[in-house]
Amino acid sequence: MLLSKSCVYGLRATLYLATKPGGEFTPIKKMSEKLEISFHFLTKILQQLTADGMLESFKGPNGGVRLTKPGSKIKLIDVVLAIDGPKLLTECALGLPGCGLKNPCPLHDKWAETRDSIRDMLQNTSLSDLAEKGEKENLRLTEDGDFEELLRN
Amino acid sequence: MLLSKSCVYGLRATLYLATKPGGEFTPIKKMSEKLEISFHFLTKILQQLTADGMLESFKGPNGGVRLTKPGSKIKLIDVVLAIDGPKLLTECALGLPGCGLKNPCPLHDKWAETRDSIRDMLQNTSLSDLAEKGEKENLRLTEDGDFEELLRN
DNA sequence: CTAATTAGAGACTCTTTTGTCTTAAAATAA
DNA sequence: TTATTTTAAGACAAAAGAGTCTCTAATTAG
Ligand code: FES
Ligand code: FES
Repeated sequence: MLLSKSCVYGLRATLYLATKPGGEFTPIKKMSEKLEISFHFLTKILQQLTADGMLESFKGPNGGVRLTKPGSKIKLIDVVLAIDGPKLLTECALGLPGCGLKNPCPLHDKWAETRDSIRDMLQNTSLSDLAEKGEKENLRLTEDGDFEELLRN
Repeated sequence: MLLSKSCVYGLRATLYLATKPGGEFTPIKKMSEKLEISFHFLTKILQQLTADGMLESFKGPNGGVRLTKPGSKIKLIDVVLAIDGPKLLTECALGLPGCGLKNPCPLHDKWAETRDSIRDMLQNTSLSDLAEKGEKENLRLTEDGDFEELLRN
């Protein structure tokens, strides 16, 4: 799999937060229900993003989490790096240590090219891009749901 | 990680076999030493490829495994599909079931594009392509080795 | 102040992946 | 035939990933 489950959950969660006005905190409990992700597991993942500075949290009634920057400023790559780390974009496709031009494997050139296209996609796509597209086309962020349902309430 | 460890080992092993003349069997023990992969683990992986029909095996002295087709006819995608299955090329980037045009997620279009470039790379590269490149440029298939060393003996 | 609500932290379990080991079966060589 | 070499098969263990649960700390509402 390209991205870990944690990373995918993190993406869906931050994408959901990107649909919210900046000021308000969204409780993780609500997010976990909307996104159909285990509450405790999602909590752990969002804690990483909070520690990373991408989210800020607030305890108590009316508490929750929110993005620290507008969704247009957060690229998918930021979430991926915060959760899965840089391995996807730095490791040798054949698993050899020290991928790079000094000591390449036979697949290096082709993999470097492919990897660049993955990186470009993640770098050129912001949370807002996806949120807007999702809203405009009423796309899903869960197995059966749609965007309208996600935004309701 | 893009490919599982098993898959990467399978690629390195078949790539090594592609450097051999077609007729002869190479013992897995020797491959495991050349490639610095655990013998028993490599055996299990190559058994999958044998079951899949990509390799044939022969027991006893002078036994081993060999490719059933010339390396120029085996594409990387064949090895990947045999070991990791089609998930990489069919699954939703956000982990939702049933990736496809009928019910896409907001990332679908961009991911489909990126996925195509991964698939194209795997489909357009044969074991021989890599073996020839490796030999010409004396590249490595292990942490510290080089191709010349691989071919010796 | 007290009760309720929320995130934080960490122990714990379950599953999958990765890796090891032992025994059996096939083939050869002497 | 007997010993040796090799793959086949499968049990087993270790590590990593995924998911659950409990308790604590902060904050607010009443
Ligand atoms: S060294 Fe293998 S992909 Fe770079
Ligand atoms: S539905 Fe998500 S990538 Fe296709």
